[in-house]
Amino acid sequence: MNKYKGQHHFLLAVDCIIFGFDGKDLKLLLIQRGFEPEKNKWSLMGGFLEENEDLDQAANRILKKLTGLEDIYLEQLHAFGKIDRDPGERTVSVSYFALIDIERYKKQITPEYSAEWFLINERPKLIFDHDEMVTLAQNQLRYRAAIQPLLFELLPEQFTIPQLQNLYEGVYETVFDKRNFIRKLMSTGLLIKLAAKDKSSSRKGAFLYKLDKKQFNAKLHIFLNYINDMSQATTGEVKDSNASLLEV
Amino acid sequence: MNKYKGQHHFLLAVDCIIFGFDGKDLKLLLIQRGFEPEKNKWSLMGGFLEENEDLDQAANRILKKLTGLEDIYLEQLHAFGKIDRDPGERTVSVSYFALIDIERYKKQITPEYSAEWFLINERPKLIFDHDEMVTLAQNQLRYRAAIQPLLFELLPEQFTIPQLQNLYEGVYETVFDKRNFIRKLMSTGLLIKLAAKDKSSSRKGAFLYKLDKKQFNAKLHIFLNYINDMSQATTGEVKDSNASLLEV
DNA sequence: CCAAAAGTGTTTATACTACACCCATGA
DNA sequence: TCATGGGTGTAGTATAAACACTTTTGG
Repeated sequence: MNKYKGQHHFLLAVDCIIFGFDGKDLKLLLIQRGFEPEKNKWSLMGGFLEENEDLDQAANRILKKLTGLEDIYLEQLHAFGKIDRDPGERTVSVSYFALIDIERYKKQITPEYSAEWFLINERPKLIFDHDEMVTLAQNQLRYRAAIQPLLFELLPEQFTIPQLQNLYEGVYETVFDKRNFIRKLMSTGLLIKLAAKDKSSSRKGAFLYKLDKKQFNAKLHIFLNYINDMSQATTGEVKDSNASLLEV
Repeated sequence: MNKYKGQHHFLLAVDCIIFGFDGKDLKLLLIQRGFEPEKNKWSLMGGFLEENEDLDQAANRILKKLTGLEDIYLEQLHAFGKIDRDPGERTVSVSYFALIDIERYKKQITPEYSAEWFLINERPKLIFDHDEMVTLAQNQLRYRAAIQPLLFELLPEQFTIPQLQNLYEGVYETVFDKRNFIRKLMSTGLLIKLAAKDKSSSRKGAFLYKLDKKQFNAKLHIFLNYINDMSQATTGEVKDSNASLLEV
């Protein structure tokens, strides 16, 4: 069982970029690191891969340790392997991003890590290469959310259109025309309008919607246009009036 | 420099999915594994991460060992960490995909690995989880090529439109209308038509084109529509006549 | 002169964008 | 009654899709 003689072995870490949405803003869950080096500095939640688990299991274990929850959306992002990325010891880190509905999980987050939700653009500086991980995760989230209805993972079972729009606007750091937004969302056939209204954020109240799970699983629709807005959000450039194709 | 006591250390491998194009077909470069376990079986080119290099360096080193070349397009794909994926010893593998113009590099590929180019759908069964890696790389290539003009990495400096179309059709395993194809490609502003013709594949000859490097670097265009064809290629499903959005 | 591949335009349908006013409610 | 946020429709523009014939040239 040890046929590869003489090869160097490495520490392997798993770090989680945990995105959350509270109905208004897209946020990031950070912890204060409890051990040296960089003790008490803000950091992504992470941990070392153990001998008897695979990478996905490790990411789930780490997320559960912090949030107490098991069924969170998790997706592998990237392996970070720079030699000096961790001054404690050379460590290769495989990062994952997670999507959480903040309200639902509010109470379950363990106090022992001094975890806090931050607005992404107002987060403290993070240790090691964790800021790089967050930036990559943001891009990946925009990228994936343009192709799959991923962002529903950040919402409660029932949600309003304004909440959904807040979420998309937070992810792409832009604003959408609400008439065009709802038209596009409705055209996916993924949303079911409910009779009930949510009155927590306006006097009139906004109708609640839920996902059509069958549709969601069978045919995952794309929100292609938002890629365009995504590019504007990231680069700030204006679209070439001639070419319709995206400049990245 | 060793502050993380008591943690398990792992073997780390890097495996490369090497795509190539010869003007006609999209291919995959495979080797016959030279050591146990699974000696002489077909495999992706790979190697172990060394103590003094980061992941990207390792991927480049491994690629150079096989092809003799340094400036190949390489992109990290995914970390594979299943416990039993390598029966020799537990190994976490970080996979990369590479893009090569087969003609250009034909002679430089080292003979010592018994490397061979295979049509992707006619490749032999690969060891470990390498088939899974190839499938993922194919999807990622389709995905990325729909957003960035990535596939030019597979072509020589000068190429014809029919070659380019062959390439796209190979990647997406579909056929495109050549009038619509060239119109879209031209609208990106990335292509410069040359005076010369390539007569190697027809009597009439096809005009050669090259990339406008300035445009290529400044504003990388999207080929969004081909995402649609990509979905048809992978799922075989027919588009919903009502919704324009992509079903994945 | 003919086979084989290259090259070229138009029409129709669909999707996207921009844009402004009324509604319902609780305080 | 009024301030706040929720909800709705249309017209113009741009993009995508479908479609078939002519050109060139070496053998």
